[in-house]
Amino acid sequence: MAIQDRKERQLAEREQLFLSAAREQICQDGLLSLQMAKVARACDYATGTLYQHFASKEDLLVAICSELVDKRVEIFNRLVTWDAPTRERIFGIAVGDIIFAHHYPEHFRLAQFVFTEVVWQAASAKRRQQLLETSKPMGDAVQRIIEDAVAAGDLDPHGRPLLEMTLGQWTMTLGMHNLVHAEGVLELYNLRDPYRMLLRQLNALLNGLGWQPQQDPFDEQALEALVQRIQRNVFADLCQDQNGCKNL
Amino acid sequence: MAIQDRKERQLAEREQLFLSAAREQICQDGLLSLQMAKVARACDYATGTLYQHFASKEDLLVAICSELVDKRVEIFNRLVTWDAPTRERIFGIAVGDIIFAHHYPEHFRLAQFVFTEVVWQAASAKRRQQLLETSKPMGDAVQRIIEDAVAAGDLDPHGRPLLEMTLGQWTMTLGMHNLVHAEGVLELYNLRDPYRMLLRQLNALLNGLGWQPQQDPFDEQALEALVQRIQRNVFADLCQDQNGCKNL
DNA sequence: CTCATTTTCTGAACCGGATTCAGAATCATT
DNA sequence: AATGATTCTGAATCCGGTTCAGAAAATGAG
Repeated sequence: MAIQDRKERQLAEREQLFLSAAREQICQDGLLSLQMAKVARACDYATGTLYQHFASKEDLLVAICSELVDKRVEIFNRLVTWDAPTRERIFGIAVGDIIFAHHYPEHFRLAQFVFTEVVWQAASAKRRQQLLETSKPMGDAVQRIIEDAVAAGDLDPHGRPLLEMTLGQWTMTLGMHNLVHAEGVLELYNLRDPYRMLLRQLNALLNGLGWQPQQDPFDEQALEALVQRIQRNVFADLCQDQNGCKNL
Repeated sequence: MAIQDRKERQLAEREQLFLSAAREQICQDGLLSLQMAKVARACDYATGTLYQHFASKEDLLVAICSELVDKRVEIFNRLVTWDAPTRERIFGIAVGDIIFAHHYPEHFRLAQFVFTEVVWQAASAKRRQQLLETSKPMGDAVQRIIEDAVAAGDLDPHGRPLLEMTLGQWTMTLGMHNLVHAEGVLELYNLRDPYRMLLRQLNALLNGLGWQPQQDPFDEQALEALVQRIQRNVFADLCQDQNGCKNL
């Protein structure tokens, strides 16, 4: 029945409306001042209507996070299909995450929050399972890169799994993003170029993976060139506007 | 006047009482279910009394965090005065953090939370400054190790600053700790020995610092031996009890 | 020891924000 | 147009942090 379709469409639209209003509020005033009533009001609906879409505030946050994971998966997949030497593709994952962090700052901050015990604990077992499931595609993407590399013969199949690199990279990116957004920290540590520093560290991580034959880490110049190349070839659409990847 | 002294002592004692009750509640039921009234009740005081010590819940959390930073500084300092080759001492910082995470899990989780935007944003500018100041001694400790290393001629004075390693190590440890405490994550990624993995990654980081002459990373065996040695020589007092460093 | 004064403690009251739900409004169908 | 089903509404409820007027305890002078 067509009517049913329309209703579903409207429902989905409104859900998006709520989600983006919530995101906007988070960007604007921070996670702390996100209020259900405000979100509803911003969309010209009553509080109760919002609660028909999301059973709780936590639920809303988790929904935003799911979007986040989807976007991140999309970014991962670009690297998987990118035609380049394996090491560069792997490094690209890290660069992708940084670009992602630039483009969806509220998402990244939220991920930090949601995967932190605070929300994690609040979430029901079922919800947790859901969140974990969502990240499966990301693992698959990484798996595919591993297989390619082993097939190409330039990664030791018995070496330390690439997964370690990925997790390490992820935690470091989250952590760095955290530092960048904590007012005063960069100054205290006199960190002028946090993302560059992150890249250098990732370079060290990458190099420990067990390449065959063993390879030197990228030097500063190679690193710079690589980042440029990745931005141009893989994330061209994201990196054109002025608030894009400038500080990268 | 002696009476004044006694009063101050009692005040300090009660403050400790409140702090440890709060810590216990956090350990028990998580950060989310920490309630001011419960903390007060657990100590047989009324809510208002608790508020004479801490102006707000946030204030209480920050106080717990300050303790945390002190403890961490203490751990750092052990490494600074430990007599061992520079590389081992630096690696020791990482091991120290992991041991610290084992021994004060609630502290570490809290640090994650406090330095996260959520609390950070809520804290007043003055409070933020305070928190940052507290971490100064830690930076000093690291600085001293750098100087020792450069003086001993085994670290390139123009190389990448050790600080980078420290920050990277910190963010990774926080992140890993996070993963370890997020139910289901370890299983999903089939991570059997997360802290070992962390150490391997830190090893890679450490190796990128610019040693003179260039050195190979520790291999698995050397790593294991090193961890044992650090536990025995530097953290003997922390590592004896049964719930100590077992899973390290 | 008693009383006045100061200090400390108490918990009921207040307040903001998440959540609920009884009724109002809208929609679909006959 | 009437009726029943669905959706929307926002006032009411609940919960937990915070406050503050008064109760209780401590102090010190007489």
